[in-house]
Amino acid sequence: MTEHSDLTRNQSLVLGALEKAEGPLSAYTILDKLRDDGLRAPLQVYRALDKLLDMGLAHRLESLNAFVACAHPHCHNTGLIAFAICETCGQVSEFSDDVVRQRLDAWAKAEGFRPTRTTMEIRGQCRKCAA
Amino acid sequence: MTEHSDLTRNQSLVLGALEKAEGPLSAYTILDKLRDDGLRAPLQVYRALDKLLDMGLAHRLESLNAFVACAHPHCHNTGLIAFAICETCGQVSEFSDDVVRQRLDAWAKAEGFRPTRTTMEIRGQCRKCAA
DNA sequence: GTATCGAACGTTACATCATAACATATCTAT
DNA sequence: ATAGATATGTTATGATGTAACGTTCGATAC
Ligand SMILES: [Zn+2]
Ligand SMILES: [Zn+2]
Ligand SMILES: [Zn+2]
Ligand SMILES: [Zn+2]
Repeated sequence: MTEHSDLTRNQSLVLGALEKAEGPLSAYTILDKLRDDGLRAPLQVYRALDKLLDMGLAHRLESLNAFVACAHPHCHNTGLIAFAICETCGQVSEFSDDVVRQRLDAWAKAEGFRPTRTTMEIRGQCRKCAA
Repeated sequence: MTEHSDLTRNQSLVLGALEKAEGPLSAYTILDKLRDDGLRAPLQVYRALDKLLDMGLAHRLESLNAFVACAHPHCHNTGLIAFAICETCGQVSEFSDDVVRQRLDAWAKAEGFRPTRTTMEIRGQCRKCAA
């Protein structure tokens, strides 16, 4: 468990819930887990998530409408991040590949496209679940 | 405009709406465009979309909760597809890169991960809008 | 200290996206 | 004709996300 000293109470609660979880959580699932801590409305969760995403402490999985704590919260890997999502057990692996980043950068440059953020999600089965 | 001879009426209508559109459309926007053709309920659109996605004639943009007609409906590029989405004008470019596909395959093989489908979406500004 | 400003918070109501469940219709092959 | 599979139509509901409002809190300036 990481420190989060500079986080607000709600941000801390939300990040804590994500870190404690086995896999990705929807905003409403997070809310349910934090009712006992005083959270009552979706916006409280969404606002905290927005900040956590900005800070790189959490990520949004677009193909699941769900969120995970960053697996590498200390090394702020600013480059492109990829996620492998097991559809059986829900486990998420976060990784990055420099060659992939370079290829996408090259495509963007050739097209004159200015990327702001990129999402990359591989759905499938992890080693355990494929066995 | 492509032929779609083997499509059902609803599938044909939905694909037509996507092809006519400048950019990605949400399911409900498609529904609104097809009210005059007799469509009344979201499920009619979602069911048609499911088939079109299966056939590779349309794609879902996860980061937008929206859909586009395939830009290459004839060459069924079975490999990984990437999308560049302009956040200013909404234009979507569909492309693929063999090196990227190979790198992801290599990662998956090394991890023992069995991919079923991959989404890759670059958000940013197209050349025109960046000028 | 207290005035001021901006960020975070709390709450209600609402908007948007997607599916469950069930009844009909249509198409295809025997 | 009949049986099975696929597509359709309809209602209701679930799941996800935001607008708009006012309040509270914490830092800086005077
Ligand atoms: Zn991360
Ligand atoms: Zn698994
Ligand atoms: Zn395509
Ligand atoms: Zn543009």
